[in-house]
Amino acid sequence: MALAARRVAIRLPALVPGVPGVSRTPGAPGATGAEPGPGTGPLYRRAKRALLQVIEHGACAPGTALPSETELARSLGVSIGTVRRAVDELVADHILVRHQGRGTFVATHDAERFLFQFFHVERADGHRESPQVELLAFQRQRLDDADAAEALRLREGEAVLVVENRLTLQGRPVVHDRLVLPAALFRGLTEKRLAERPGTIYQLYQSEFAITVLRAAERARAAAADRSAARVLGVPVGAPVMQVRRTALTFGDKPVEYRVSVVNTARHDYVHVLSRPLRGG
Amino acid sequence: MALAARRVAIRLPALVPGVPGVSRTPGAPGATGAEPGPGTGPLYRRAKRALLQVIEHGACAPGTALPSETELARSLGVSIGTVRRAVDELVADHILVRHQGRGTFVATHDAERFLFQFFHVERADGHRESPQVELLAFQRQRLDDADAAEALRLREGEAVLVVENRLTLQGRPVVHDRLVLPAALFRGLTEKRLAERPGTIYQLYQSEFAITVLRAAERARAAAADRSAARVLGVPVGAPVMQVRRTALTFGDKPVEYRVSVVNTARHDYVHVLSRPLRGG
DNA sequence: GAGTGGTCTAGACCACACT
DNA sequence: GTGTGGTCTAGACCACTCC
Repeated sequence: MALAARRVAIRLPALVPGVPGVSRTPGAPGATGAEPGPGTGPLYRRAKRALLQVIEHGACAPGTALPSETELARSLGVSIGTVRRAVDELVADHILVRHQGRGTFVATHDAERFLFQFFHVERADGHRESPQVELLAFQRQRLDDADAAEALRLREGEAVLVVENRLTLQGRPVVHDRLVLPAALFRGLTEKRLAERPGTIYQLYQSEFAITVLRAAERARAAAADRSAARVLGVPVGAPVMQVRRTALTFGDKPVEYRVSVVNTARHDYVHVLSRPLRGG
Repeated sequence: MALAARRVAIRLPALVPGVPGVSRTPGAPGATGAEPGPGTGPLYRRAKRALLQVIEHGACAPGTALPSETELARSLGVSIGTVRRAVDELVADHILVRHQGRGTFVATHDAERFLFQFFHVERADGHRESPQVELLAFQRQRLDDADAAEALRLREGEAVLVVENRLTLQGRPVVHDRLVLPAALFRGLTEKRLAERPGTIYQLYQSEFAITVLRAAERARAAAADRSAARVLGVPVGAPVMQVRRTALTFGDKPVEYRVSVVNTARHDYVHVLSRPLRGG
């Protein structure tokens, strides 16, 4: 956590022009499944959208502190309770982090978040740790993978970057990753920068390319290890392995990464918790 | 949804004996990781625990309506905002469901919840549907599986019920389930009742045995189909299949079911969404 | 001590559902 | 119409962090 977490001045539009508590505009009654327009719905949702736009468009970089809730309430022209509700949701969405007595901060991709939210391989006995990452390949090429094209909403032939990593846990190779990235979003990414990055790759996306991965969808299946996977993971060709295809999304559910992971589950498991533990139960 | 959703009278202890807003008992300052005691922590957490106890101990069966929030506030001796916050968390935990204009209800295991929260197999093209279930075996036996014993916190040799199901999607066998249930929790469960149940098995647990599955933890790996799985799923022996081990938990994180699912992922995927979509984003 | 988020209150009005 | 949950307000006090 940066010590000099400066508090930025952001410009926010007042949501309620005149007297507060009057201009209620309910969501469209003939409800389509679509998102509500910018000037509709509950006030706290409009406040949330206003904050999201500021965060998303970079006026307020990851790690920086937001104005205090009192200040936000003043500049948005709503009560502090409404601001708190908007911030509550943004915290639940992992977009903001609150620290009592210090302030509210735009969330960053640190190692803990990576392990907690995006890395789901752990030893069969439940031991969890961050993997060692080894860059195996990096190249710029034309997209020729129909699955990747669909996931990234690109056409085949468009420029992409392809990254191959090997992840090891306690010296054992466990995962082979193949990432496909839209070249347009990652201009200037080089093999050197990838290899020398200090933290996780999602930290790199965020700090160097202003891309914050908010969530991801994964589809898993069992497969037989092909020659390449067998070589990288040190298993026999044909051994059963798990194949996980992930599409990572940023603001507006825009896809920014398509990844195929091949996992050697001989000594490790892919874990999945359905719902969180009860808080204070 | 039952039409005659009667509203039950529940007895709730007043959380604040005297004048409201005074008796603040902060959580233990030398914070252990343990849960706070019943009379500690924020008021809304104490209200939540009070409601949980009522729900958990059956005073208020699934599907019934809680007293109105105004009433709860009165009987708990707290303000309505505090009640709302407690209920907010219970709704987030899938323990209560709110319906505007109708009331707040104890959540039930319906088909939709099952599909949404506990069934994660879908066709490769993304099509989702409820599986057809076929009961293959049912027997009472002594526990002889070390993994199941650990998951259920039982000793080997204790009485358990073992259920085997085959799940088919559009006529194709896709999943082979083997469930291990502590016999002590499911007294009176017979093959007939299992086979003739109308809904999902979690609905049966809830309606017949007052056991509500709140969450589950799953560990997946790839494996080669053994003879039994191959026969049930119609795949060659040795074909790669996914093996998913699930421990289902009820209140207090008490394990109530251990299940090993073998999934034929030739035409279907096991899906996993990391974080929910942004609401109103 | 000043400033921040965390909790709690008391009341108002709105949208919705049932009757 | 009556009663429910949904939203919003205005202000109070507490706990925590940093200076």
